[in-house]
Amino acid sequence: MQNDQHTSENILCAAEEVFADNGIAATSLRAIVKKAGANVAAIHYHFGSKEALIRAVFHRHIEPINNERLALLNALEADTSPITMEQLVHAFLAPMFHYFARQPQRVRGLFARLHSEPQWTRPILQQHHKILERFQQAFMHVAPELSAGQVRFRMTFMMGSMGIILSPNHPLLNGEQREAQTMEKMLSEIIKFNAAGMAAQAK
Amino acid sequence: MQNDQHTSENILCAAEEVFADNGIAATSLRAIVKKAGANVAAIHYHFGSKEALIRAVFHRHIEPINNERLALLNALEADTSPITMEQLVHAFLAPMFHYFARQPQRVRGLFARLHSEPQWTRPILQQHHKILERFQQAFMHVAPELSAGQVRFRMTFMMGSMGIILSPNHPLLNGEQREAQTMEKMLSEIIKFNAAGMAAQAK
DNA sequence: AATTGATTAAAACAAGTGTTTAAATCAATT
DNA sequence: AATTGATTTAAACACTTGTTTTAATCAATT
Repeated sequence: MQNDQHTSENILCAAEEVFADNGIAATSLRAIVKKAGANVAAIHYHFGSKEALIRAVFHRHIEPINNERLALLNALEADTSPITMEQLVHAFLAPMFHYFARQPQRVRGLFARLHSEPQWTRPILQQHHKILERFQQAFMHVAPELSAGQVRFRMTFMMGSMGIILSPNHPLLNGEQREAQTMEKMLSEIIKFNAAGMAAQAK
Repeated sequence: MQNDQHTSENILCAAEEVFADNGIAATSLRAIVKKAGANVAAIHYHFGSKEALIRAVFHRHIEPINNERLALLNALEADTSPITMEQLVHAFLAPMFHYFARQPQRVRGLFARLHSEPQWTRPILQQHHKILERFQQAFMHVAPELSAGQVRFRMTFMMGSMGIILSPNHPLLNGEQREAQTMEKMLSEIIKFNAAGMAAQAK
């Protein structure tokens, strides 16, 4: 018996990089194994299929992010003082940015694909669905004048705003604009924007 | 000589539908011509390549939308009364929704791909780039305390929030939630959200 | 009715796709 | 040293991809 994990780890990292660069749909297994220095069959040996590989690639990153999200939310709710909208948006968004800060760049680009290629990532998003409902409850508690539908909408807007800035090569923000800003600055900007949006009058 | 336009029109409509349903990257030319009742070679005869077809598909819709955007912006600036943030966000977002309202559903799904598959749409987005700078100036005029970079960021957030709700089958909003809301309701919600976000304190 | 030029059609092209098979290789245990 | 079971490899599988070619078809003009 042999527990190398060595090749499968290489494949996961290579897949992250190629997915981030070229997208999931446009990526062939051969492009992955070439970068990983492995054989095509290794993917099916270690993961079973392309789809299962995609699940594995995202899963190991989503798990810790959502755990930190829940930890922050729990901490907020444990405290006696009333929760502010900025705190809640922070609990939802900051874990992504903090996770990206301590991971290789490709992980950020990988996550840009999460919302931009639903074809492939739908089962992944659906799997981590409970956390959205958990935050929805929290948002409705902070902004009780909003209907459930309104909260849901605004959370979706928020995720859209987050998704679009992750993409390392999105045409809307060119390289200079993006890289001039530190991750921390970007985080504070997006929190300000979305906290204001979430708190907008229900009318 | 013959000016049928008939087949190329069929191809454009079929392409819209299949792009909306399955994404651009995942769509083969054969899937398009099958739905259009045409031959594979017809695409290359009428458009030249898959890439050129994609350009043509988007171009005929983007043009009128951006024209209406500019018309609204010009009207606002022509008026003597100071422009409000809601008015400006409305001028930017409403033309898309109004255009979708008078087009077949597939056009909405098609536009969801515009920001979610930059691989294919980058040249298109870059081509219609001037209008973004035009609106950036307007936003900076309405919110003079914001830096150019901040305005750019917030406009990007806004486009992200818009892009994510266009997708007809995005996992975040399930069918009931989406269809329960009329287009007009959705528009007013997203305008409120983004106007508040754009107007958030610069700190 | 014949000719012209635009349009369509079927077939083939070379290259790339995810997946499977069967043999080779490896490290560790007997 | 031989055996075992996990891992890797090269090759082939059947199928799809965008594009090109060549011949057929069409409507209109001569």
